Amino acid sequence: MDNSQVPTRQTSRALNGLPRASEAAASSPRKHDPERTKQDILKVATEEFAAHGLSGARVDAIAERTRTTKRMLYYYFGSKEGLYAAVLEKAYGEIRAIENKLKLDTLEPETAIRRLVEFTFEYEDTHPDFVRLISIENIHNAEHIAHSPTIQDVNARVIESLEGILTRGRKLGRFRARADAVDIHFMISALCFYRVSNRHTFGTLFRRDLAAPEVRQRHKRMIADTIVRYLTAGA
Amino acid sequence: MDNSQVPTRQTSRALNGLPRASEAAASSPRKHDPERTKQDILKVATEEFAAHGLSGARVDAIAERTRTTKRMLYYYFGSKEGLYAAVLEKAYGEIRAIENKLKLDTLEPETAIRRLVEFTFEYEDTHPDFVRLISIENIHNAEHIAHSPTIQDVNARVIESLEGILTRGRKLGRFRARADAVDIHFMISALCFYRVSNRHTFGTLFRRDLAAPEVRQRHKRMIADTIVRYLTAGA
Amino acid sequence: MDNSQVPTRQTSRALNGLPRASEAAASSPRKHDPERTKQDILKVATEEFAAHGLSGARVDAIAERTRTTKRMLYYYFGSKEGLYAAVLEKAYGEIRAIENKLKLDTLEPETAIRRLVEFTFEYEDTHPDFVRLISIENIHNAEHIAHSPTIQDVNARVIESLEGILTRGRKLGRFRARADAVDIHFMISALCFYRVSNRHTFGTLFRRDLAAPEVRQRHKRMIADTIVRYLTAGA
Amino acid sequence: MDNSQVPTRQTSRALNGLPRASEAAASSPRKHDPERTKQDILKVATEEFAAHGLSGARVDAIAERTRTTKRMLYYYFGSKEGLYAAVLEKAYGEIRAIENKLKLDTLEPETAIRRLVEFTFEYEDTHPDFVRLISIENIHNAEHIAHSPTIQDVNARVIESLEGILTRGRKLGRFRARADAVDIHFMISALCFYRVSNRHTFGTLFRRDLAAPEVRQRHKRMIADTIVRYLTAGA
DNA sequence: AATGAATGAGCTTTCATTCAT
DNA sequence: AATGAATGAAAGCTCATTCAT
Repeated sequence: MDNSQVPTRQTSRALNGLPRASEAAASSPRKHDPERTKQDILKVATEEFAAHGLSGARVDAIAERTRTTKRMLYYYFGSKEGLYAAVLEKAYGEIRAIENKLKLDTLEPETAIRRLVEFTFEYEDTHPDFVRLISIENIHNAEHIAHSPTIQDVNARVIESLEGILTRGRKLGRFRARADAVDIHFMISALCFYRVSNRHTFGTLFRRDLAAPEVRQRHKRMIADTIVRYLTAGA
Repeated sequence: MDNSQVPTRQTSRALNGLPRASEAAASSPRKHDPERTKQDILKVATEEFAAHGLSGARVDAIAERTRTTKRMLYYYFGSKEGLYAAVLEKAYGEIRAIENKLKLDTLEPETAIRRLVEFTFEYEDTHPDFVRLISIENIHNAEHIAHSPTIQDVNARVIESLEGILTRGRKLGRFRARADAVDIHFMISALCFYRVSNRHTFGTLFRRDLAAPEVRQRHKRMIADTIVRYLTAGA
Repeated sequence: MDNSQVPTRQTSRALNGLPRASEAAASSPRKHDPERTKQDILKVATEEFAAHGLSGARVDAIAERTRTTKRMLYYYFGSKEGLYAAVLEKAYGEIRAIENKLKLDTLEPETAIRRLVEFTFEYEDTHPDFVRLISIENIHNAEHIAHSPTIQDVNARVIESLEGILTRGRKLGRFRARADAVDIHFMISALCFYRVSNRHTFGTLFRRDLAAPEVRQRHKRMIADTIVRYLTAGA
Repeated sequence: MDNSQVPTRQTSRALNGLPRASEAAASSPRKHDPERTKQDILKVATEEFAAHGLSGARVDAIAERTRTTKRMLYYYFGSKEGLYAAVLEKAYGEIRAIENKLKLDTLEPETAIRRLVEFTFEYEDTHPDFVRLISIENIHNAEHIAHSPTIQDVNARVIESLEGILTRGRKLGRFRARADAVDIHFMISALCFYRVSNRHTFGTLFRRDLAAPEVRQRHKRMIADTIVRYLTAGA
């Protein structure tokens, strides 16, 4: 998705596994490594689709930035839409993979909420391409994720997790009785997502750079406060 | 989107031409009514751009649904991007026109906030094309609104208005000291906008229809509560 | 269709109408002459489709041999199939145009039959592309002519004409009572068509060149004799 | 098309390989049965080439309907054209195999002619794919059968046979002196072949279904009558 | 001021085939 | 002998735009 700090799979493998300088090295699984090629295509495609949208992205442009050819892209993904769907699937898979490691059930309810907000905030703020892809998918009426069962159940987890926190908070008398997990998730998402998705129009219209460090810090706290206050207010 | 009175860039030119009453006023089923034709094009273009995005919309498709030809579209708007920019300008103009009539300064601070939230909520909920256009413009890094001074100052108003409310609230000891107008506007916008912009992915992933009447009502109150509680909490 | 002796429309016009050597000559309907361009495309397309079949013909190849571009081909004919259908329509139109001038009703029945056989024989023998196009269309189950009403009624004429001859022959006691016009047309067609359509396999398998002058003469007479004898035998 | 006993070019190779009884004869649901696989491919290929022509047929489509993969098709037949040539060879082989069993030399001349006409008529009427393949091969200028010696001598037989009948007829004073065997074969072929090859255009243009039982019967007799009358007329 | 006709450039996809074991 | 994976080349078509009056 966003390539800032995480070394991509192929880079690490190339660096670690094959110290021999010669590219034409003999018996190594280099030339035909479907998985590697697919990941390469997906990475480039993610950037192109995020940058220009589904219709705006060019298959030629994606292929050119790849180590393979346009033909391979069709070989592996069938069509431009198939590739786009694969990109979405991968993007959702990545956020889930991290989300699952949060161990929110071990924390105190309020802390857990703050932790979840902070994670969401950080992830979306540092993965603008993920946010853009979701905006794009909404322009296309979520037709592609609708056909991907993988994506569907990936997201069930976060609701279960949040439900656990709210229940504990309620039992401890810390949270208001009627807060609904999906609604709370909606608010957290909305506040974190919009910061990134609407960064450009917001920045232009109100001359405020939402990516600026001080705004970032203030907003992260503000959002967490907002959610927590909403949850605790009636309690 | 409703095209009532907002002057577009081209309008001024058309206005200058109007004095020649003869051709313009007389015959009822006027064959050449530039303003009418332009509004017709804009209406169709709004729908097409909102539906398919900037790259996804087809000039041919827009022209076909119009009373004129593709050629006229270029005659009046210069290019596909020019037309898209005009569509954005008109869309922003419309929301401002209504926003300006809210008279929030006559209301009690808390009521004014609730009123503003409700207006934003209602407008975005009932104008999904407006929301989609802004999402699309963000995908294109807000490059088009950046070049439209009209759009820029349109939005300054809402901040001034909000600033007034917050100041009054602060003076009356109702609102916390440090609440910033742009930040508050950001939160209101985020919560109302995301409901519409991300309706499809949200609906698909969490099987909850954000457009359903009962969800609408709950969310409208929840968002207003959230904002008010955040503002009043520290006071 | 077959370009041996008939000067094509554009050639003659160019030779006669525009003696001025300069191609950039001022005010003449040269550069944008849709009809001329269309005929140019049709001529080339006829040759390419006849040579390689519907699937075998290449749009690029057709365009290259044309004074215009591939784009224009789509502009005028919509699709490769549309162009192919137009080619068929033109081909059928040409044979009909000549057939209508035969004035068979003025001749004695037997002479009329011989005249019709000879015309069919000569036309198909000198227009192998017409024959090939019809073979090709049969491979495609006549799907394209089925959708062209023009082609349909073009061919009704020959049957009417033949019916007239047969009726007269019957009344004069020259032809057998029960000969059916469509059946007779079928036999004439079959014998003349197959000579051209199956020329290559026949030539290869039996080492006989059906296009050779002496075979041509013998076959022309043989076919006429065959038909006439069949018609007169029972009389 | 029925693949009973005709040896194809590849068969000889397969025959040489067979002596190794072990692998070949034993296990019933044999995984590797080259001959069976080849016949399977040929059957499917015959249908696809007959249906869509040489250029129109798709290697992928053929492979998909086969028990093997596309790769095997290349393994056994070298190329699309190689497969097409093998299909033609098989098709011609089949009609010859039957033709050779007719024993026309035992019949009275006129009866022999009628028998030959009827056989040709029946075979082509019931094997439209054979007829289509020959039409297709003619579109390709018979380039493929030209390179197949097998096909060449296959067809010599029918001429010899016909020559025998004509000679006997002549000697008995039943047939005209100068009738040429190849010419007579041409007429029989033309009338029987065209009924099938041009069935679609003919049916569309003259609204007559040449495959209808009553037309079939009438035409079979008409063609036999026509040929016989032509042969006996001058005698 | 208004427009019908024409178009260059580039799009996504598919084709038969070969690589590499 | 047999095969799964990979592919270069080109195909048909569509895009936003401009020409020419």
